[in-house]
Amino acid sequence: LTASCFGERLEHYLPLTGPDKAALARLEEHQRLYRRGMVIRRENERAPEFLIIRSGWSASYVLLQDGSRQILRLHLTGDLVGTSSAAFAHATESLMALTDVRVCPFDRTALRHLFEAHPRIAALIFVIAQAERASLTDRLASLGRTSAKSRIAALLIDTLIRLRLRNPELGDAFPFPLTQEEIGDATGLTSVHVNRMMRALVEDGLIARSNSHLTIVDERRLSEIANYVNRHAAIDPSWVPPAS
Amino acid sequence: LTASCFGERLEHYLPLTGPDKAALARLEEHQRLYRRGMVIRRENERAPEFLIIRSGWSASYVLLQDGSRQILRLHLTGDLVGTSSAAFAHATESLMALTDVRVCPFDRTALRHLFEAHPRIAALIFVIAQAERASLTDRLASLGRTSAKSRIAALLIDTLIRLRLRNPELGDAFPFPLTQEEIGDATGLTSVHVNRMMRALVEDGLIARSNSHLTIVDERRLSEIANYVNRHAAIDPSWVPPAS
DNA sequence: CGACCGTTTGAGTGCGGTCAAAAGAAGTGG
DNA sequence: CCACTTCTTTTGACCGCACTCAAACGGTCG
Repeated sequence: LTASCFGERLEHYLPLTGPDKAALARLEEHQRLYRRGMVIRRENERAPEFLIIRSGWSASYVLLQDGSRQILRLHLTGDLVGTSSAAFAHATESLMALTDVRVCPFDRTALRHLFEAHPRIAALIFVIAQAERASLTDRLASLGRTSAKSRIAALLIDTLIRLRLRNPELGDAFPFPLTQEEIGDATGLTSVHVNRMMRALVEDGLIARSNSHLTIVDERRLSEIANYVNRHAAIDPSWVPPAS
Repeated sequence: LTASCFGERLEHYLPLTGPDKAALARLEEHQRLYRRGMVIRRENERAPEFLIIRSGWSASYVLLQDGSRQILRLHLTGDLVGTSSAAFAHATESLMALTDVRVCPFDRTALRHLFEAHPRIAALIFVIAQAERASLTDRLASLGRTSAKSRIAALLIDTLIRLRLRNPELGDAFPFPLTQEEIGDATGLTSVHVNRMMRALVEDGLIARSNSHLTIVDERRLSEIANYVNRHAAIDPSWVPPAS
């Protein structure tokens, strides 16, 4: 029985019983590997599966008519991705590997089984999905109403906080595999302007960079200019059904 | 027993049985009224309830440090709003009435009951939530990667399509109660620029306006410049548990 | 009729985009 | 190990979309 990466994540919020854990472990029985740069899923392809990220970084994105790309979300270890498969038979967004990644796919019928036999897990998945939704709305406000510098700051801070969720000993430095082009696609900017703003953040003493690692030098000030709110700290799943 | 507005919506996708319908009707037992302009829910307030919009237009939004506002989503009749209450005890977004509205609140414990006793409904709510998520990502791409004119076009088209879901006889004209300031807050623009772009859309023969009604003159061309994809048409909830 | 709110219009500005080129980095194959 | 390609970062000059500020106009409701 493989240990469950996603189950571990859920247990951050609530304890799970044996049968629930076993059901979660079954979701990660199969594993696939993708090399950096590979497309894991393409928009409009049939996509009846959800994916659990077991390791590595990936990003979901859409391509527009004019060829430009919008990165919708960065996905890190333990994330559940492709949740739109719950509503659509064909993918609404593409998914690519930003580093080498291991993913565990599971079918929509497995989700049905969770709703039927493991309401506590189904409810927890709903909780996680709503937390993800809040992240999306934060990003919407970031793109709609803040400056280039703020948007980049928000991306960096949020990434650090999310990495810390899995790895509490993580200090202020972390590997950051995105190119400036990719940062631009995530923040709605051009790579040229991303470059200028990143250098400005360095000059302001807010961050530091070396090879592909990033250090958050002044987390408080960076959070301020990013308008950052740590949603993860406020998650409250107290309403979910008790362990069966 | 009040008829269920939300249940009606769910039946667009899948048939429901008596017990499921009864459970849904119970969600709309209580009703509150809000006048145009009133704040229904304020960010950071305790918010243990979900809301079903029974009639009228409302909008969820966040306010930023500098006083600017980002409208996250327009909510129409039959929408389930405040779903972030599933993950957070305090509201992550505010909600205001754009017209007079009637809303039916129900508690998080009611959701627990659905997950325990009505897995089909719980799963359908998950489906709807994922469809909403797709709408949010569409908006994210719209704000991040398209021009002012596109963003406004996307807002108008999407609104028309959503109104048609409830009212298939709706032609190309509909009441549109948003001020240009509000359109700007939804699209990440200033009201001044919204005005200029709306007039441009009129001049291009794409839309027409009179008092507070809006007519989509050339739906195809407007959809094109909006990069619009009709997600609602593609919803596929075939995986949800069968009626119990 | 006057107050208020929303729309419209104009003039000027600036943030972020575009285009282009050079300098580094990182693979890749001989 | 080096020559070569390719990708990424950096820099500069210029441009234009959308913002700002300001004022006039129009509708609506006391």
